[in-house]
Amino acid sequence: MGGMPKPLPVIEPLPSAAACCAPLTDAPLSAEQAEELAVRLKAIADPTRLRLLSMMLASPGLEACTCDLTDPLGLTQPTVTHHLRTLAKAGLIVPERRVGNFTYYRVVTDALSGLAGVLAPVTAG
Amino acid sequence: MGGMPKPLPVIEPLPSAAACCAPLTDAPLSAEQAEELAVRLKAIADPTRLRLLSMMLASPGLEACTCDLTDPLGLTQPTVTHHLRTLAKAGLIVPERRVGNFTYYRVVTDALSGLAGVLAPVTAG
DNA sequence: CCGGCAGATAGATGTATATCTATCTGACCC
DNA sequence: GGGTCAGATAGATATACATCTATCTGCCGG
Repeated sequence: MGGMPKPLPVIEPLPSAAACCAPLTDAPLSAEQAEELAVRLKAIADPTRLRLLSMMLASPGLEACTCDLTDPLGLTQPTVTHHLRTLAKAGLIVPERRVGNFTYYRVVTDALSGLAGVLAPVTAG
Repeated sequence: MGGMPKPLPVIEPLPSAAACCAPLTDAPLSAEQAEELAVRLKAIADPTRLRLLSMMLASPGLEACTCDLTDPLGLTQPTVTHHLRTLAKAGLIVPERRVGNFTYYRVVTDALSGLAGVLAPVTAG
C-alpha cells in the first residue's frame, strides 16, 4: 500500500523548552514560573533519565535508539520508552528519525544548557 | 538555667554537596553516580523549593527565616520547614543562625553553581 | 504472505513525597 | 512564672510516578 513512512511518535514538548527562563537570582519566582521550571527539572531529576541522557550524549550525533539504551540499564523496554517520552515532553530530547524498526532520539543541547543557565549565575551575594 | 543557646537544627547534608560531580557530557553515568546526582536535582525540581530558593536569593545575605517564607507561599509552617529541611539535606542551603525564635537559612551558592556545571558544558556535539 | 522483532500503548501496583493537623520545645516579654 | 510566638517533630493522607506484564502496530527478511 502507498502507506506513509511511519511517523515518529507525536510528543508535545513544553512550549518554552529551549527558550527557558530567567536565572533564579533575577527575582522571586511566581507560582506559575516555578511550576513550569519544576516540570523540566523533574525530567532530569531521575537516575534513569540522567543515565539515558549521559548515554545519548556519549553517542555519535548525540542520538541513540531505544534498543541501545535498554540493555545497559537493565530495565524493560516499556520502562525505557516511558522515560524517553518524559524527556521528550520536557523538550530535552526529540524523536529524530526511524531506521527500519528503530526509533532514534536526539539530545536537545540548547534545552540542557538553558536549564544550566537558570542555576549558573548564582556566583555570589 | 545555664542552658545552651539552643542549637540550630541538625541536618546532615549529602557528603558531596558542593564538591559535585563531573559534567553529564564526560561519560555515561554509573547507577550510583546517577542516583546521587538525582537526589540533589530532585531537591530543586519542586515548585515550592524553587520559589524558596529564589526568595532567599533575593534577600540580603542570601538568607531568610521560615517566618518570612511561609506567608508568601500560602503554605503552612510545617510544610515550609519540611521543604527547607529537604533543601538542607541536599546541601543547597544551611541553617545559618538564630535570632530569638527565628531560624535563618542561607543559600549555598557553590552547591547551586555546581549543579549548573553538571549541565552547562553541554554546548555542542 | 508469514514469523519475528522494535517500539508504542494500556493497565496494574507499590513506593515516594507534598501537604495537612496536632503536638512539643525553647525563647522572649511582662 | 504565665502567655505567646517561631520552629521542629510526629503521624495521617492523598497524589504522583517508576516499574512491570500484556497487548497492539508496523517494519522487515525469507
